[in-house]
Amino acid sequence: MARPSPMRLTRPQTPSKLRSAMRSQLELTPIAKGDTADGPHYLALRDKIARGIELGKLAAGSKLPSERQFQGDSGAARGTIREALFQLEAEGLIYRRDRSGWYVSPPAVTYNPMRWAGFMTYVAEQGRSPTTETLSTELEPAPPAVADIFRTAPGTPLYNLHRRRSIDGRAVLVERIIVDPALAPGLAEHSLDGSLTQILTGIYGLTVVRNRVDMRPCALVKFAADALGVKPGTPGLLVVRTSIAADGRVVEYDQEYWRHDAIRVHVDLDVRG
Amino acid sequence: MARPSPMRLTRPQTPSKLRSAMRSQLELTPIAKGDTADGPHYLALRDKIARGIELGKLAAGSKLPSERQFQGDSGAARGTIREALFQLEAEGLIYRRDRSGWYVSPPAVTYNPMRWAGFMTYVAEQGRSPTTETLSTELEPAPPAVADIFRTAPGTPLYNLHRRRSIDGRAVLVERIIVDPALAPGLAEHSLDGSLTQILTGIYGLTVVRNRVDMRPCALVKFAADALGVKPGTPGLLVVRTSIAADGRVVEYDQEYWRHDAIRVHVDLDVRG
DNA sequence: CGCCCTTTTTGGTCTACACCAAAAGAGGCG
DNA sequence: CGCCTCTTTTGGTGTAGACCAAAAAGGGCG
Repeated sequence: MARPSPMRLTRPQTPSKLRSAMRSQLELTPIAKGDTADGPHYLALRDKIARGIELGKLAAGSKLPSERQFQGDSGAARGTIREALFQLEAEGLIYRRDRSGWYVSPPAVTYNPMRWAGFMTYVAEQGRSPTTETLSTELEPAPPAVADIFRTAPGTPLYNLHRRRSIDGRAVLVERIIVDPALAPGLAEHSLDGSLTQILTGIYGLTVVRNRVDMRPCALVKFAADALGVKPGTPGLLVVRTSIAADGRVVEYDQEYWRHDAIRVHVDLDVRG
Repeated sequence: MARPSPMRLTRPQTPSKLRSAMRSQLELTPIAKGDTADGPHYLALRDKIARGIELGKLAAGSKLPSERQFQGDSGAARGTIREALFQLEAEGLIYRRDRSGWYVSPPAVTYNPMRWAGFMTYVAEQGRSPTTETLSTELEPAPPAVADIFRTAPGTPLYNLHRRRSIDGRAVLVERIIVDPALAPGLAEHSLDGSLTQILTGIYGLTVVRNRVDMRPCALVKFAADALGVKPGTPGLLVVRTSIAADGRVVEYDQEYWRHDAIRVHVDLDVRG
């Protein structure tokens, strides 16, 4: 785990660039005391950038100066600059595109697991532009854990859809859906780059009467991180949905790995008992 | 942002220590391909430690070797070691106690926002030991945003409870609860180190008929991070609950900041329309 | 035993540098 | 104009070393 270190010069600085200064539409943090304590340097820098975003100097989607640019401006080491950027990334204020740069995050969409309206519907409702890519569609034998969920025999072939969904051109989630061909024969022949919900309801007449949703904050594992173009370990949200029909059969089993800054979950429900 | 750098020697290495090697009870990650690609060094180290935890060489709650110890063992620079540890932290496998060390995370508790059972109840149900500390109880005038939620006039005095809750002695969430004294007069006179739910139901006869829950992954802001003893920016989950009585009045408005590795949300619901 | 004080250990922060691979940009060419 | 190639820029990773403050451990003392 050691490596040689021959001589070499540092790269020159980026020339100054013109940057947009439009309005931002950032959401307010909930009722909480301000946090402007000036402890470590990286937090001070974080505050400075955050202020810039909140004050609208940097529009959603616009590019931040490069790390080396920040370095020249602030005099801090690159490690410190990056620490500040990671902080902002964890807060959902900014995100990065590998070897391209850091960008201001667009607002998150609200997701209501109670409504069985699909991604396409509720993203569009919020004035954003949803797209879906099907990465793969395979008929795979069910491993024991999956067979158990579908109440079928292990080894039964089930559809495995692998999809990536984007909002305004930015990949926000990668999902793996499992559907039983017994309920939706020939599913793979349809275009799955749209609403699966619509196909299952409209074409196969499958009505979902129960929805089971599991959520937990997680780090994006390698396969999800790669598909979303982020570094493995980036915080995310894992949403596992199981849709159940009137006869108790599982219509759809879905694992969604979301970018943590792209989603906000809202549940509104009656309490019984 | 510059600092002087006089001469000084490095500290000596930690002497080797005896470490426990009991069984661990880690949860399985959901159905996903393995991720054992050996790209960067820090990921290789991450895999090594993760394997140790999963194989049960390190029990939940036990202490990992110190960073400098890892350094000596692996020959990598401390920065690289830390990168691997951050990774595991983001995944919820380990956590740190400031200037004390890194520890293996205990399993997360499952939280069901549909049941209006309080923290004390469901944590106990899962065989864990819940505790609550009241950090402050104040009667504060409602700012406009809060007054709007309670459908009252801005400036109306409302109870502001600040509590910290722990599982098996480890602080997992800090919350801020707002209650209208009109519904629960003299609330502050009761011991709030237990179940608030029980007090509101048992003593004040308040029945909750609707629950509105908002969740979103977030970074822990300073006040929450301080209360939980973590670094600001650590990933967390913000859960905002609004409990509504039959007459439509808001019984309780609650903002909970959770450690991301301590919670797992489960919703099971009927779908209408 | 419990309390206080000192020393050691440990993570937290920071600097300075270096090399790499992917992305983006700049030209050249058909 | 589109396609290809070469160069520059940018983040990703890694090393080596240093200082700091909080936590933990140890020791002395009443």
